[in-house]
Amino acid sequence: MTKKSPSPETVKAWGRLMRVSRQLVEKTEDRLKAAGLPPLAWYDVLHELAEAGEGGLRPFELIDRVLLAQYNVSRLLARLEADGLVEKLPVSDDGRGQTVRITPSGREMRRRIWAIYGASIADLMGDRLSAKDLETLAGLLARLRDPPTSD
Amino acid sequence: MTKKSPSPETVKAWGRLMRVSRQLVEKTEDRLKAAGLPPLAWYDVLHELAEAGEGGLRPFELIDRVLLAQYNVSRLLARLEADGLVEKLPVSDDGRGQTVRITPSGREMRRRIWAIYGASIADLMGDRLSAKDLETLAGLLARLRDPPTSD
DNA sequence: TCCATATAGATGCAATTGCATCGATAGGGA
DNA sequence: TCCCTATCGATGCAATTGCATCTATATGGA
Repeated sequence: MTKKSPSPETVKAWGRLMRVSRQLVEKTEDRLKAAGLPPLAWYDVLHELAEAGEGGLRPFELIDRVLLAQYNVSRLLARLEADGLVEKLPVSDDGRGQTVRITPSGREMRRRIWAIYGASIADLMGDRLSAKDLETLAGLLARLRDPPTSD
Repeated sequence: MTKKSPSPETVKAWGRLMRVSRQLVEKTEDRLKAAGLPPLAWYDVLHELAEAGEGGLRPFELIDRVLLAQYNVSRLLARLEADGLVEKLPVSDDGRGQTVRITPSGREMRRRIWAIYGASIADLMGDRLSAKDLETLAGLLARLRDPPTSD
């Protein structure tokens, strides 16, 4: 059986993507840490819950949105709840599940994280590429997404 | 004091980059796991050591190349050594340090990982973008790198 | 030479992650 | 109704990571 082998350009682009994405995450996490704020994953969850509004979200709905494993979502939610940033509500029509809703202090935390996170994004990406280049980049990345959606 | 805020296009491109890079890593790690092979980080180290040749590398030289923290490199090398994939040699002119060299079975492991990893790269990236698009992507990513090298 | 400081690498301990599995409810067919 | 299987979410335990610190050697200046 034959093995598929990537072209040199593919390997180069792959390497860049791996390295750059890790650098960007790392730098952003460092800034959050320096500001005494929780990690990016907390923001992701708070963001999704804020978008979802008062209805909240079921934990399993969070899984695909934040790209975390089920057990990680379960435990992250436990930490967020312990910190009073989200609340869990029993859901009437499914005795197994629950609905998770962001609290006011969760919204406040989200704002505080965004102050740093947004600045980091602007700094590391917005300041380095033109609007046109950003569109190009987003378009190319879209073609690598899991469900090869057109968008 | 004013907070810098990213443009919508910046946020969109950032989101794509975060999500896509994580998906690609995850899928690749899954394939390696399914093949009973060690994680990507092992490949990275073995690759750097293979490139370095017989002279090997000092652990601190690996740190920047593989983007791992010092203690992670230290422990990863311990695991690789335990598996006989690398060997540590005392270095004559610096009593604190050591030189790490890849062993034959380390090279063999590198080949085995590449069979899967390379196919994954081809599959997830090479098959989805043209050579021209790959160049464009690599070029855009280059501008986001840490030392904003021109390349 | 002697000391102060810097650098290389390892490690104890706590937190997080991964893996496997569990308990509980849903849902669907016989 | 009664199973059988699928889904939701949690959790015990092992592996890994992060953080702080440690030991040992190097280096440079007094």
